[in-house]
Amino acid sequence: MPVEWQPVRQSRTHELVLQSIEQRVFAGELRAGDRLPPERELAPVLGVSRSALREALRVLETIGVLVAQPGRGPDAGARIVRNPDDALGRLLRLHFALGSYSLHDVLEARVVLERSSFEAAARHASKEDLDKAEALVVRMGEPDVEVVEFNDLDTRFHVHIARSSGNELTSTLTSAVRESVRPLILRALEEAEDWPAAAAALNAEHTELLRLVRAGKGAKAADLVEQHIRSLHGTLVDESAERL
Amino acid sequence: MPVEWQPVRQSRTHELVLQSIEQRVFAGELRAGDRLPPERELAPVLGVSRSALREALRVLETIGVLVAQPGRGPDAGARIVRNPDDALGRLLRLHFALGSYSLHDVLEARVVLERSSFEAAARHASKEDLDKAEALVVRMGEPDVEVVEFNDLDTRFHVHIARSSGNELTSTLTSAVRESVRPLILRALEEAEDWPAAAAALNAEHTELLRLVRAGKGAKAADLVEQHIRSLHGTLVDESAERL
DNA sequence: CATCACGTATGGTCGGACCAAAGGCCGGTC
DNA sequence: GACCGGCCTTTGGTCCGACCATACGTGATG
Repeated sequence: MPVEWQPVRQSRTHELVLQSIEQRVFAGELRAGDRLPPERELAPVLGVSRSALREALRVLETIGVLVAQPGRGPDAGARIVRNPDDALGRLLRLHFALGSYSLHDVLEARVVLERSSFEAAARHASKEDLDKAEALVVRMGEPDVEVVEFNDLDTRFHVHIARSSGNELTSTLTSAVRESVRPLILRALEEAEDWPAAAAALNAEHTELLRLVRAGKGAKAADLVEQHIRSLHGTLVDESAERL
Repeated sequence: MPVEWQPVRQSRTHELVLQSIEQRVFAGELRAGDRLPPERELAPVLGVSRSALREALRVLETIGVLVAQPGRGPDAGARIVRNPDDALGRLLRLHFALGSYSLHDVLEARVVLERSSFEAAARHASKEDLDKAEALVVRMGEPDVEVVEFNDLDTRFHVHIARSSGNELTSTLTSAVRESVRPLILRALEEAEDWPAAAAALNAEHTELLRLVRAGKGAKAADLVEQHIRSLHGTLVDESAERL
């Protein structure tokens, strides 16, 4: 059986450093909140230069498991954290821009994720969460809301519902996927012929979605959010076609 | 309305460099396959040191939009690529290890994503894709397959079906999510009381899944894969509980 | 006891040097 | 003229040492 050969490509000390730190994470020796030794101490211990170590730390920082602050005191230094959202958002945004994913792919992913989010939210969301979502919807319904703010509020509404579903992973994915098409949606909204009417129509769906979630009607909410997303993305397809 | 204040935290030149390169990507000026100027040329153009530039490049490399090779010729230098899978896998693996996501979250995400994958695969998968998936199932059915290889084949089977669904995004997410729990599943399989029987039972489901996909019965396949995943994860929950 | 200036630890940046790999170039050889 | 081998150049990878910016500690000072 011809198992395909893999390029070995070892070396690159910063990757070895990375493996070393990752192992500590996988082994549970490094946990969220822990601090790493100062770069000037850790580098010689690992037997690498400070530059190589720093590149490894930068990698960890970009995937949202580490933050670094200069200065002194308990908040200074490199600390292990859990912040996957920014990292995932940036990743998907860039790859979407590079054409790794088509608009259709993003649409389907949003439908799948948000159906799940709304269904779970109908079961698990707390009253506080729903009240906060309500505030977003109310604000979106005010007539003086411009496109940019509407887009921002819409994003926050969908992400907030996902968060309140109780599933960190799907809500992170939902957020990242929604963020990846934010500029596209913004452009589409800006080109709407009758903006106030379009906003009102979109927000009527938000109101109904929230009502269904409050009533615990997860299945109905899932169906409606699917239709909600598909109709919005329907106006985007033409936009993206011109990129080809 | 009290819009929450965001920490401004500017500076950090490597982030500015990052923004500069990202802008070129978003503007479509940098596309997959393009080469960046050599570090020694680009750094002074951007007005930063080579170190700062390199840290920015390292970030791009870790999110899978850039690869760098030393040497000379058309393949050398820093090139824009589209390889989100490794990046996403590493990200989810680390965050899962750090406890950003519970096993329950991963389970639900897998169910949602793979339901969609199998449903789409029943509609779109080519015969070649299904034949390759079949080969994986056949190999998994042979009696001499050990746990490690089985786990590997199982991963590849699920990912392959996702790939053949025609949706790059959901297949990437499926792959990454499946990878994030690979060590856990491996441990669970290793502790199975009657390994040959367990393997046979799991693989019987694979066979049936593939049959349903071939027959175009997407809905049935989705239901079965949900049950397939839930039952397997059911054996994992006990495992992860001991981590608490 | 409060205040303020200085010291110090920490990450961030910079410049220069050298190493390793790999294609290209040039000369030699047949 | 074609082939082959060694040197050269380009390019990323690494290392070192220095300095900067920041923010907390600390101790002098009123």
